[in-house]
Formats: sequence, C-alpha cells, structure tokens
Amino acid sequence: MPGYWLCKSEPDVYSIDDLRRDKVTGWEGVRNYQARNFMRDGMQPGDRVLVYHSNAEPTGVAGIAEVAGAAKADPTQFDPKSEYHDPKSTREAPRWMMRELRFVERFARVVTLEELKACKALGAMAALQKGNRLSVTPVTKAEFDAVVRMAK
DNA sequence: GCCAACGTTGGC
DNA sequence: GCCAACGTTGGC
Repeated sequence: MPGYWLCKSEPDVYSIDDLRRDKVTGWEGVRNYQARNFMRDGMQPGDRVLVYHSNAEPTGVAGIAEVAGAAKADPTQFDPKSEYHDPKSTREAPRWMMRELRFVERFARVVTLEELKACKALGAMAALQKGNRLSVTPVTKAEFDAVVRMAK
C-alpha cells in the first residue's frame, strides 16, 4: 500500500508545469531535518505526492507526483555555487537527502489553500496546521483522496 | 513588505 | 543544556 505526502514548492522556482515538462526531477534543496527524515526514511517508491504551490497566486495543490527511486544525497549540498551549499556536509556522511519525483498529473485547476482549510476532511492534515512550515509532510489516504476529489 | 511561527546557532 | 539572537518560511 502506497504512502502519501505533500511537498511544497514555490512555482517561481519549480512548478507542476516544470515537472510535467521534465517528467522526473530530483527534489533538491530540502534543508530541514524533519522534512529530510520524511524524504529519507518515510518515502517509498510509488508513494503519491501532492505538489503544493507556496508563495503563489493562488497557493494550493496543483497536481500529483510519485516517488520514483531511493533516497540519494542531494548534490547541491556539495556545490559551493549553489544557494543550498552546506560546507559542513561531506560526501562520506551527506547531511541532506533528496528523492526523484515523477510527474503524474496536473490538476485542471489549483485546489486553493482556502478550499483546503474549508474542507472538514482535511482538518487534521499536517500541512494545514497552524505554524507548519515543513516543506515535506505526510498525508493520509483519506486526505489525499479528498484533495483529488476537490480537483475534479 | 510585514509579521507570526518556528528552526538553528553559538555563547555561556 | 539553556536561551537569546538570528534566519527562514509562507500567508497575507
């Protein structure tokens, strides 16, 4: 049985349209330990991912991706030119991990944050809790299905 | 641009 | 180990 997740991205940086074009992308740049642990330890190939657009107009869930492979070291942590460079990380013991995500679906319309908040079935969804800033959060099957239903 | 909320860092 | 200072996220 697959797991379910929500991953945030600023569409100015990387959007569901970019993922549709690329088909598969390395989900780089996660620099929070809890989010990293979800990516590294929680995600399994085949898990479904709600792709969420933050700092956008509108903000909300824009489509679906799936986890495409094993956790790997995020290469940007070793790149001095990258804004995600981490001089304290080593190749022997990489601090930050990433996953490849494969495009599955772009919703015909964004399910907006306002709609998500108004949906009773999503009252406990981690990404919607007050103060939550994690870019990767777990989602239940019921929550995932509810969001997909709202997109139709 | 503001600001609430939270995470990280580093001095002690 | 505490906690103040600072940085980041992300909605508005």
